[in-house]
Amino acid sequence: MDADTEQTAELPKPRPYHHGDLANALLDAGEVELAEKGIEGFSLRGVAKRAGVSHAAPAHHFRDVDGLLTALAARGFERFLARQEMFRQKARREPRAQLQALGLGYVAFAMENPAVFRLMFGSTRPDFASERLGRAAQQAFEDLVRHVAGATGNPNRPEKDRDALVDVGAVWAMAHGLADLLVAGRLPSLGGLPERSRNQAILAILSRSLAGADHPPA
Amino acid sequence: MDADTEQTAELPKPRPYHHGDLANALLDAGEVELAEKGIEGFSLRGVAKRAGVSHAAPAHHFRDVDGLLTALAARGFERFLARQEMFRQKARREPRAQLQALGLGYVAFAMENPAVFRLMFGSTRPDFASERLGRAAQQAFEDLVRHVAGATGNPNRPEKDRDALVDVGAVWAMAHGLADLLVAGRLPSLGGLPERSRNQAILAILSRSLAGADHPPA
DNA sequence: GCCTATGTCTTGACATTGAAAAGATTTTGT
DNA sequence: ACAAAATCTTTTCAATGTCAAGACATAGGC
Repeated sequence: MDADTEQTAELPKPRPYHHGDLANALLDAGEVELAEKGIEGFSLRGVAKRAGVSHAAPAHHFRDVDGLLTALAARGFERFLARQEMFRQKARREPRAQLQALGLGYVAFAMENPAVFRLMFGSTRPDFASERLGRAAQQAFEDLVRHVAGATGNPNRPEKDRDALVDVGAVWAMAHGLADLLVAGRLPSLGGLPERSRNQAILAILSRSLAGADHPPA
Repeated sequence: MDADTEQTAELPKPRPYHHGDLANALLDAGEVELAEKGIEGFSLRGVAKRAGVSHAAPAHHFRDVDGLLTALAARGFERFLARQEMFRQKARREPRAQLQALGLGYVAFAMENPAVFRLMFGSTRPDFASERLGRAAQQAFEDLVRHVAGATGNPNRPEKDRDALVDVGAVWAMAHGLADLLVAGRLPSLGGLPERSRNQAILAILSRSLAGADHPPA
């Protein structure tokens, strides 16, 4: 018939012995597993089964479970950065609007990817000393520092300047706390709002993190 | 001699077949296990071993691991409330100072009990429908709502009033975000500060969560 | 074009863990 | 004193993460 080999005619995926790109397939499967079972129920064997390989296959690409979780967290931070970038592009180029967009992206990403968000910020398992994860997480922090500096006009780094530390800490804490509480379902009267009015409320909350930000700049 | 039974003189703990108060002993052991291994490494058998009982004993007092974790989270919330109460008693009775104390207690508790804090706010395993946990968590929320209302002068509930929702959300998000980031070690330039200046910075950050709070009331 | 070396994946095994079942021991209620 | 219930132990089982050994496939040297 139309089969190129004699016996694999009806099998949808004869799956050659070598998968081709198992590493990425495992990451995809891992995201699904994470979304369905959460971090607590995450199982390496489950991921392998989803990817259609044996339970020991992942070890050749990621050392162990924590290795896979580290890679998943890295991917998470990369998507996190991209999502924030999207929000920034839709916003006005004025510094304060850019910072608000960063915060909105922070919260939106968390609500869209609750399990990954918890892996990124609420778990001790990912190894932040890892190349890829460390770099992505660092860049997210640098983005934040830069946009806070732009909005406040204070160019100093938070490690050196007390005011900058308070600014960065306040902006980050507000966005992160809001995201974490929403993901945990601890603010149902906010999380249950229709998207439009919810975003309004989120913006109103976020804008409190900057001193004097309640008075719009013009 | 002084032994009330004939054979138990030299044995430090002959441990009668019935422990007496195993439930609380397991909670104590569970807190140690939690502090040492974290949620991710928490093991029911480990707790049983710490308490000196067989690995199946806990099941008679707490259904399963999640049952024990639920009880630990409940205990956590009760200590959380007590810690906040301590901070409030040391503060001025003026509403805004009381709210600040609540926030300081929030952050202090988190830093003093990182693993329990993560169990309380960052895990899906505790069952908040449980009597004891649900009540304690609810009371923490009510305390927050009440003190925010006192500080803003708006007596409406956040479920009904948009302004109240923004106020409660902002105050909670700021305290929670700060606590969570500090526990995760994500703000080393703040967490590494000596206690005195650290608390100053924390207060400066927390006070941004209320509109117009940067201008001290007198 | 073979043929080894390396990388990729599978199978099998083992230790650890949570949970269930059944038995042993103690306390409680009558 | 006796039965019932509560407490705890031992045994067993399934699921999981990890390791070791082997099967298979691809690549590079000759």
